[in-house]
Amino acid sequence: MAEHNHSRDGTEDRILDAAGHVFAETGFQAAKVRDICARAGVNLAAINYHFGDKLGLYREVLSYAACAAGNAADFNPVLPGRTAREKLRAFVFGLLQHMYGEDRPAWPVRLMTHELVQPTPEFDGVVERLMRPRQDAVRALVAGVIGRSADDRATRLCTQSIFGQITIYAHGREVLKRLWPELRFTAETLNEIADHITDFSYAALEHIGRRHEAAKRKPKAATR
Amino acid sequence: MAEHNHSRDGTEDRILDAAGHVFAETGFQAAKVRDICARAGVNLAAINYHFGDKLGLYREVLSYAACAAGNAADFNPVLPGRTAREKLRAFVFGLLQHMYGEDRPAWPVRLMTHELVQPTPEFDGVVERLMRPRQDAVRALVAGVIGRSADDRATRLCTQSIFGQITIYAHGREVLKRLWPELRFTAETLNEIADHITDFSYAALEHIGRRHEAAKRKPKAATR
DNA sequence: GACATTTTAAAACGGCAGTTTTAAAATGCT
DNA sequence: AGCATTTTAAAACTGCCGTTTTAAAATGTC
Repeated sequence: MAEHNHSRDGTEDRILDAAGHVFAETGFQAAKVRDICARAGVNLAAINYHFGDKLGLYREVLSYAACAAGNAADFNPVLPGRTAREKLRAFVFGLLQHMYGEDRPAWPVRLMTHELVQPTPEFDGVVERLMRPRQDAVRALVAGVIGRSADDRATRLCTQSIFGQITIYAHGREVLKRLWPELRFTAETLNEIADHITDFSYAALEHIGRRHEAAKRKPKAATR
Repeated sequence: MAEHNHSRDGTEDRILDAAGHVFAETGFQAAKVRDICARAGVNLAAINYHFGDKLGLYREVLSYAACAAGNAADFNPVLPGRTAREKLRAFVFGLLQHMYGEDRPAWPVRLMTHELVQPTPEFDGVVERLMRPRQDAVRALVAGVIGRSADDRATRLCTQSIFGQITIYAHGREVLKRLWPELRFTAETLNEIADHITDFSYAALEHIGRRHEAAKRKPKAATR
């Protein structure tokens, strides 16, 4: 009956937590089972006893991270907000907060970064459960603002632009450390970045929407 | 005297080429010396004979990639163009072409992706020689458009936004494969993406510039 | 208290992979 | 031709690391 307390203490939980950090640092392949055990303060045999093998442990860690980083109550792609602009801002801030928030552990994002560069077989599931819903939400939002369908090329490109702006703080991490070392991800900064991305993107979307309107009115002129 | 023909043939060159591909696929750690030798069609001992050890080879590959991917004549952060908009478009297209162009080998970018996630000691040099000049060029350009200094926070955020839009096609590679599988990086598509990013960003920059102007005129009103 | 489950300890197994070695053959240079 | 350099071949060395094993101790659980 004392099985589902996801907090601390239990040997399995200590291993999961340690594994999360170690896997996130170096990726699956380079991570050493002995390091994980040392960090968790458990015996070397414990991993095989509880998770079968290293990959079994990794699977658990991934789903643990995807759960703690995904459809949890703290982030939901279906967002409130009356205007489209408010919805965009809510989405952007939510994702930023979710990925870089100070209160949040940084390792799940790092783990994803490794998956992105060198996907394990589990990656497909992660994309479907985590990324696709977000993409779809943003595509629908963008489509509404620029007045095109959700699978229009322009809609997709705009969606790419928005996600690119958000995720570069994860992917460009090591570059930022060197080219903008003063940057810290405080709560203030997160709001500042969210404001910026919203301003930047919404102005762009409105512009693209207007251009599309104008092109519809006098379709004889060259679009380019 | 027959030392500096950077083309093909020579054993060292064949090793470098093969190593580029293998390192780019799996990253430094996971890459196997035996695979590289097999691919290059050379003896196992050849790597140690010519490059000392695996890391020595990697260093050569990196500088080879950075050279073939950096300040070569085909891409230069100091770009032509009369208007700021033309300069932006030239920069964006140049970098896109440089990173994703069909005529270009894809492995240097993949290699960089690995470095970004798990930097080797060589990474600092790469950042200084490749990334910083580009950053500076864009910062200067952005600063001019929005009417702020090059090290202003708004300028930096805008620069992040622009690079985020360009690099997501590399970092989001595996996600794109799954969420937008039809996308191909033909010459046409590259132009389309360059047009999009330029439109998107320039509209945003102008908007931010205007907002800044307005804020300067009546500074009593809250900026937010 | 009896019992199953969990955890520890230390050692060893087994395979993978970077490196080295040795000897021979090929190649290039003057 | 003679010599140094390069390349090959196959085998062995070496360390790392995931995994297993064995036996003992700790921790529940009824």
